[in-house]
Amino acid sequence: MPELPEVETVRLGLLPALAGRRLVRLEARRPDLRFPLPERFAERLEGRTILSLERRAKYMIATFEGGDALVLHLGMTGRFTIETAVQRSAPGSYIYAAGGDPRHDHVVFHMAGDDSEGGVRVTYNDARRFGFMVLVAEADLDAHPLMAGLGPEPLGAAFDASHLARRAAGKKVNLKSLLMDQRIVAGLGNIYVSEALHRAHLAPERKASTLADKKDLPHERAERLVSAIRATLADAIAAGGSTLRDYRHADGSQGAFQESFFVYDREGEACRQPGCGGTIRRAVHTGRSTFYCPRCQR
DNA sequence: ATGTCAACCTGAGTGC
DNA sequence: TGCACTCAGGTTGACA
Repeated sequence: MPELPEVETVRLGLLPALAGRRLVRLEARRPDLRFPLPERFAERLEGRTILSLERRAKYMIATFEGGDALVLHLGMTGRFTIETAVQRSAPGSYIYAAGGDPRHDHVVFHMAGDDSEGGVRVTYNDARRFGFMVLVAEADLDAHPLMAGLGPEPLGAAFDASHLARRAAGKKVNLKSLLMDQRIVAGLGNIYVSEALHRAHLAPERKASTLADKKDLPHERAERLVSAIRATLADAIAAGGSTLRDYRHADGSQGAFQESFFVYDREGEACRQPGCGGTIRRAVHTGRSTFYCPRCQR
């Protein structure tokens, strides 16, 4: 499900419920998600305060007092919902439906509240269980296999046309595959790769090597692509991400960026590029759908 | 090194 | 209603 904009939206929603609060009780209702949950999961974290909740690529990282980092990945269907004590005592004020089928509520974080009675319950629900949680010593985080190979943040300063051209030079893969590779740039997925390529007017089948000139210097196409990726992600974050099928924010609300898709899931519809007049097509690369306009993407 | 495919798991949608 | 089939926002590991 979630690509960078959705993870960022979820993170912002969870921030007030988790950061600065003490984890009173941790309920793991099954032993595993995609991977086994951490050993002695509850025992190790209960009673400790979460100092911060950050994002790297599509991961959220909760840092606990004392130096442990809980790395969270939402997989395809992972989502969090938040309930406060007030909402619990006033049935109907909380939209539980947003959390999905309660059979898939796998992990519950019971957070201390601002008053003696208060408290916040943060529930992780994941029907397909492609998500996971890994506990790492904070000092080892950057070297952890999940983090070590990641490319730069697409919205950060390290991601620019020179970087992209250098990593693309000589590569035979197409642009779709290049951008899906988290080692090149971290956080894009199937939706935003299609959208960014369209915004850059670059065809998904174009060879990655054409982003670089000889001497591996960035071609103008690389500049265009970097700008398009940044703009697409920034717009998506501003819109609260995309809501497809059942993805929701932590507060149960929906994102709006799907209204702004230029190509994703629009096969057969008209290209929205002003003056283009093309028709959106769907192709399959490595088992995943790619949407593009054969007219204005070259 | 590159590229394809299957696997992980469940639910939603479609067509008969 | 039921059944069979396809597809889904991600990642990894096995192959050719």
